[in-house]
Amino acid sequence: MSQKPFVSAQEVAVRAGVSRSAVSRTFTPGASVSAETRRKVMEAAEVLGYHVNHLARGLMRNESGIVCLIVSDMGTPYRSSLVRTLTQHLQDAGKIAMLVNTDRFDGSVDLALRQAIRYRADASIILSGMPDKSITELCLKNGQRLVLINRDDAQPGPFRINLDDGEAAGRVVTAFVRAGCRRLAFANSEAGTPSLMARERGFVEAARAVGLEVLVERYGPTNYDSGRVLAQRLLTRRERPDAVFCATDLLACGFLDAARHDFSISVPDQLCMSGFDDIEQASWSSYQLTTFAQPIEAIAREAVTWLGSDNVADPAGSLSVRLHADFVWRMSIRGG
Amino acid sequence: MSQKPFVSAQEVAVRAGVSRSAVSRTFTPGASVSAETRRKVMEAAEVLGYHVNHLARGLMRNESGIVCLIVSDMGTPYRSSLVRTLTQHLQDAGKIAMLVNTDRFDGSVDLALRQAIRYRADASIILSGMPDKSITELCLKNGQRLVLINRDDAQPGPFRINLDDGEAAGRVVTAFVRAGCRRLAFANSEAGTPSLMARERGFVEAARAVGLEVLVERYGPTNYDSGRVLAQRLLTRRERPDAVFCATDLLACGFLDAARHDFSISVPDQLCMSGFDDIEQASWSSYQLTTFAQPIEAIAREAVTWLGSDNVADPAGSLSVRLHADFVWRMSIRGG
DNA sequence: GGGCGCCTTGCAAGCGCGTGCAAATGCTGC
DNA sequence: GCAGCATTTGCACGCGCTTGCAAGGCGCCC
Repeated sequence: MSQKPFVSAQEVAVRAGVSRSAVSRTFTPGASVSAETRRKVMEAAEVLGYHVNHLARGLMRNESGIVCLIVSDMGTPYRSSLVRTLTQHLQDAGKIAMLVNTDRFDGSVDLALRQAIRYRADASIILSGMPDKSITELCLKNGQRLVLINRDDAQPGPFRINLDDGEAAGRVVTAFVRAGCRRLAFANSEAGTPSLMARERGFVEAARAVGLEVLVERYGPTNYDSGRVLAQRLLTRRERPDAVFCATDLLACGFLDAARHDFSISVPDQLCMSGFDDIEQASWSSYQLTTFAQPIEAIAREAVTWLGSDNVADPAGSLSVRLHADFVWRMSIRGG
Repeated sequence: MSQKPFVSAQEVAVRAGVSRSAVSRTFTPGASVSAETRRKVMEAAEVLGYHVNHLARGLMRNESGIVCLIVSDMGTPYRSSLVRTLTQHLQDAGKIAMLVNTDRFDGSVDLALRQAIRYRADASIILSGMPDKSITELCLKNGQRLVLINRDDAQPGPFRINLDDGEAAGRVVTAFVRAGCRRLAFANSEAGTPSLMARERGFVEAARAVGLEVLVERYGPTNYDSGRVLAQRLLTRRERPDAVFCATDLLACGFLDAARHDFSISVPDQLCMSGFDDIEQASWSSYQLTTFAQPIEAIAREAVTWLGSDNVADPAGSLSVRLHADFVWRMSIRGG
C-alpha cells in the first residue's frame, strides 16, 4: 500500500525521455534548461502527477522553506488574527507555516523550538512565551532565524518586533484627563508578559506626570472572565474609579459587561474605558470600545521581510523594530 | 555561515565511539541497542546538541509526521478554536501541524493540497472549502489520508466528520414553538456551505412539519456585519418575525446587536433567538445566546484517532462519522 | 569444550533530490 | 569547413537518515 506511492523525478525523466537532472533543473528557478526539454518535462510531470519532494529538496539545499509559528491561546481573537496574517504573508513569500501549540505548559516553548530544529525550519516566530536562553542560542547556532513578537527581550540574536506600548499608555492618560476623569485605574492580568507590563508602567508613569495616582489591579489569565473579576474588584472600592485602562480588549469586554450589567454603570457617561489590541469584538455595537490597534499587517510584513533579507548578523541594532499602535476612537471615552 | 550548521548523526557517532547506525537506532523506538551504547550516544547527542533530522527521516520512512491543516477565515472564533484543538491533539499523537491559509481565493484549496503533497504530509485535514475531485484522488493515490470536517461530501475516500445539523435545527423549532413563537425566520449567509444549508433545510422542514412557514433571508459572508444586515432586512418586514435561527453565532451576535440597539427589541421577550457553534462570545453577558455547541474536542479526537488507525481502505462505511451538537440553553429563548 | 541461539553491531544500499564538472550540442563568423 | 564560444545535457556524488543482512560477541546446556 504505502510502498511506492509518490512519483519521483526519475519516473518523470524516463517518460519525458530526458535525464533526471533535466527534471530537477526544470523545477529549479534559474537553472539551465532548453525550452523544448522543459516542455517535455512539464508534460510528463502533469500526466504523472509529479510534485517535487520538498523534504528531499530541503535536505540538499539546507533550506526547508518551513517557518515555525510558536503560539499559545490561539483561540483568542488577537492571536488568531496574527496567525492568520502571518501565514498569509509567509505563503506569499513562498514559505510554509508549521504551527506549534504551547498551551500545555510553560516549558513547551523550548520543546517547540526543538521541534522546529528537527524539521529544520528556516526560522521560528515566537508569539507567546519566552524560550530559555540556551535554546535560542542552539537555534541561532544551527542557522535558524528567530523572531520575537511583542516579547520585548534584550538578548541579541533574535529579531524583535515591539510596539510603543508605553507611549500608547500615555495617550490614554491624556484622553482620560481631557474627559475630566480624575480617579484612574489599570486592570491587568497576572500573565506579566513584557507588553502588558509596559502598558501598566507607561500608564502609571504618565498619570503620575500629571499628578494622578493609579489604582492597579491584577488578576488571573488574560481573558474575558478575568475582566469581569477585575470589574468586581475595582468597582466595589470606596473611591470608585471613573476611568479604567484595561491591558487588553478581552479584559475590557469582560470589564465593560460587568460594569453595565452587574453595576448598572453607564459607559462612557459614568466611566471611561480603553482597551488594547482592537480585536474584532471591540467594534461590535455592544462594546464600541476605544482602543489601540495592533498593527498586525505591519508586524507580519516586518517579520517575513526580515526572514527574506540576508542581513543575518547585523551588528546589533536593526535587529529590533518598534511599531506604532494607532488609537482607535469609538464610544467608550467621552469627547472623542 | 549556512555551511554545516546542524550536527549530524555521524558526528555524534564518532564522539560516542560507535557506528552511525547505533545513533540511528538509539533514536528509533523499538530498535535493538544495548543500554550501554544508548547511554553513550545520548550523552554525545546532548553535548553536541544533536536533533534527528525529520526531513531525512521522513524521506526514508515514507512518513513525514506532518499533517496539513487547510483553513480559511481562521481569525474567526470557531475556526481558531478548532485549529487550536486539532494542533494540540496532533502534537499529543506525535504529529506536527502545517497550516495553509486559503483566504485568498477559491482555487487555493487545490493549491494547498498540492503543497501538502510537496511536503509529503501524512494527511490533510480540510476545514474550509471543497477540493476538486481530481485533486483528492491525487492525494489518495499518493497515500495521503484526507479528513473533511463539516464538509458533508458524498465522495468516498476521505474520512468525513459531520454534525447532526438537520436534527439540531429541528430542536430549535421545538424550542421556539414551546416559547409561543409563530413567525419563524432563518438568517443565513450566502456562503452556501453544506452545514449551513443543512441547518436551513432542517429548520424549514421541521417548521413545516408543525404547520409553520419560515422566512428565509440570506446575505453576504458568514460574519458579524452580515448578521446586522440580516436583522435590518428581517426586522423591517410588515410581519416581523418573533423567532430567528441564525446559521452561526457570529451572525447571531450581529443580529442581536442590531435588534437591541437599532430596533430596541428586547430579547427574548419580544424576539427569541438561537445561533450555532457556541463561540466564546455567545456566553458573554451582552449576548447570553442559546446555541449549539460544536463538539470541538470530539471532532479533533475522531480526526487524529482515524489518522492513527490502520484501516485505510475500509469498505465504504465507517469512513464517515456523525457527531452530536449539544443544545446550550442561555437567555435568548424564553422558558429555558 | 563445543554447538547452538540470541542479542548487538557495523556495513552498505538507497530514499529523492540538487549541482559541479566535463562532454556534447548548436551557433556564429571567418 | 572549421575554430571558437555559449548553451544544454548527463554523470556521479552526496545531503542525513533507516534498515536488511551478516558477522561478531556472549551465555547456555548437553
